[in-house]
Amino acid sequence: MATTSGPPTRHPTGATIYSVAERAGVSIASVSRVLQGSQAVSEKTRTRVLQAAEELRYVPLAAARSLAVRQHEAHGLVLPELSGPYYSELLMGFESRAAELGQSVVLMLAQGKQDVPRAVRRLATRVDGIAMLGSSAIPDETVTALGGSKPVVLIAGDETPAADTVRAENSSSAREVTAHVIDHGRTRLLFAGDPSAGPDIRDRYAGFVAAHEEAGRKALPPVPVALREDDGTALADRLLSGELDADALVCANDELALAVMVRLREGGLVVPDDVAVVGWDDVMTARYVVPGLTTVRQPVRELGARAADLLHERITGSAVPRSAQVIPTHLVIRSSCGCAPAPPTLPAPRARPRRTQPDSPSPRTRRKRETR
Amino acid sequence: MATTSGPPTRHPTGATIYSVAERAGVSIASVSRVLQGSQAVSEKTRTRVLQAAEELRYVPLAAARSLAVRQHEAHGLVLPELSGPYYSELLMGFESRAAELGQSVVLMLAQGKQDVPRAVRRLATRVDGIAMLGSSAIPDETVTALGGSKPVVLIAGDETPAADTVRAENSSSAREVTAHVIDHGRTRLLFAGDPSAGPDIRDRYAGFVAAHEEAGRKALPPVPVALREDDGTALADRLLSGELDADALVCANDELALAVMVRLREGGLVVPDDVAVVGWDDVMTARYVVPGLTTVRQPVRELGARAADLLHERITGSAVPRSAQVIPTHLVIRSSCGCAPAPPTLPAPRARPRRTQPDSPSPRTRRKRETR
DNA sequence: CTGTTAGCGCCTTCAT
DNA sequence: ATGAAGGCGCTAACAG
Repeated sequence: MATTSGPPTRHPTGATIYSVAERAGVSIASVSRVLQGSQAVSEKTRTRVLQAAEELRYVPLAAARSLAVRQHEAHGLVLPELSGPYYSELLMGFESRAAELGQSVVLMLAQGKQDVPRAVRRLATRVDGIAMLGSSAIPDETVTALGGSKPVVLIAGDETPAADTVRAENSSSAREVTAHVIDHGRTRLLFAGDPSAGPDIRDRYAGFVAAHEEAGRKALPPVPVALREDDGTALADRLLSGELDADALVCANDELALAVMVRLREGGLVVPDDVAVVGWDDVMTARYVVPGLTTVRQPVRELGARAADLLHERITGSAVPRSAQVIPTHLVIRSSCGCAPAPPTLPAPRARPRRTQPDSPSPRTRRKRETR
Repeated sequence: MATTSGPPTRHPTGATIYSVAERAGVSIASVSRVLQGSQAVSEKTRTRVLQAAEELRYVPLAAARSLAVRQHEAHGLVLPELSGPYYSELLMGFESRAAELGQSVVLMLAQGKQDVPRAVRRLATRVDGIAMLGSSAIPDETVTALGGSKPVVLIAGDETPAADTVRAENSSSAREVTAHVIDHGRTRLLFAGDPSAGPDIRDRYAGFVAAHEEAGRKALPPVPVALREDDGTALADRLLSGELDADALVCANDELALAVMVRLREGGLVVPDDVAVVGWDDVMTARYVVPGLTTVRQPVRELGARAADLLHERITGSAVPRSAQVIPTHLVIRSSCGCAPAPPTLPAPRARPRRTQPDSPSPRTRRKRETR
């Protein structure tokens, strides 16, 4: 640990609007006006103020402004954690939109906090409203209590009268992947994921069941596992040992699906021939693994943006009706489902960073064939 | 887009310390005392205050407190964006540590902002100090100006008298991977990455050069490409077309390395036989791809935590000396470097979420053999 | 142990 | 176009 010493650089007790006013030879009102651009000011005082502020390295104190305008101009966001692309994308969408709305974002991660409700209350202290993931392990009562004092939007959470809600479409895409797998002739499908873990997975299982009904069959009960790699490995082991039997697995997310695929292969089974596997999220690895993982892509960025929007509407708009918005998803077909792998086409380089783009207005699932 | 209407739920102009005091029949000072636990209070008034606060759904106004205590009790963090595991891990480490220190974190993503310096100034307005990624596209002058008014810590950035600095070890691990590849008998090594893009990559290339010198050879000049999948695909194409020649590639990150591997395979070359490939970061895909990608893992979480720590020290401690901290890394050897793939050992399920753990004190690179 | 009272820095009428 | 002055909600002496 190298340590280069240097001048202890004082961080001066910042200049205030008063010192700026004084130096510029005007009143604080004028300073405020030019800095906020809230009212016409003569060109002369304008430049003098600007220069004084510059020279003094004036940094306004948001706290003082907030107190005066009675607005924090900040949105709170509560996420469980940040591993995997899901939360990151959500956060990017949220931050981006919030910034466009002139709002700062104060982030809180629930994982690791010993007293989450307390942390949330503390957060509520410095923001105008809070968006949180439904599965952030926040007690319902905390949410309700919060909803009573500040606007709250739940992302992928259960509908509640205390908050607005945004979520991605789940059941119909689940129905679609499941039907797709059934079309491949599979008959013993298993759903991996715990429907009681939240509305997302619950709805996915519902779609799984619906697809079976449409095919005149009966869906097997869900295999309630968590969604991490370990759980996938363990699940595969249960398949390999014969404890579980299936010729197709509909996994509630990609991490799970990928871990299952790898372990099955290690155990001597081949995907998709012996057992087809599909997932959810379309993580980067889904494209790299062989065979490519068929999965459902959610417009997570868009989801985050909508959350920020809704929050803002609720904060500013006086009496918007409670809304539960649903955002459409894509089915991404590769070959782990049983489809023949696309020939190596040496495709053009992948598109650059995907900006959030307006999705088709209908919440219907879209479909897309991809190489590899 | 379903819209369930409901009661327009008023968000009352929150209760204040005055209303609570009144309802509890005490002075505002007492309310403050019990809520802050700053001073002894009789059990009687204590409970009365607590109850009044509860009934009124009292949510203190951080802005008012901040103004009074002259502290935001919040750390700012500026990141370029959030794709890939690097930034997320960093953010998790930062948030976690900041929370332990009782600081909120205000996040700003540079990507997509049209006026980043402005956004940073705005951020500076509501936090006690700012940590930012060296490569966040923040003009040097902005950093210096900021450093003049608030504590700033640069993460993986160039050392500057205006800020503290934290970074992961780079050159010696680069020297080590490079030497490892040379030991495999490779002679035409290429470094993929742009050393001018920042100190991280610059140091990695320096290590690459050092390893060559130690082996009594001369390193080829770097191939200055960016670090995304596209760039990797394009790079592989240059190899396939013969424009570039190499039997080993040291890539500045995994995204690049993985894209290269896939494209090379599509083009008929085999990794590592025809060309060895190593990367940096140890992303999830590195374990899933075949052959497993040999790479350098950085304790990114720890990096974020250190940044939060340093920032806090600088904010509270009166005159800490400027420091440039370096955090050690791991070399993770799989088989893309030419090592024989480990036999499928059906290993025990992977360890659960890795909490930040104390690293060995020495900044020396550690080494580790992994299956697959 | 409790109440009173100055500010904290900025915004915003209200006059001028 | 500009200045004066009150107030935003909370903390922290300072008296009692």
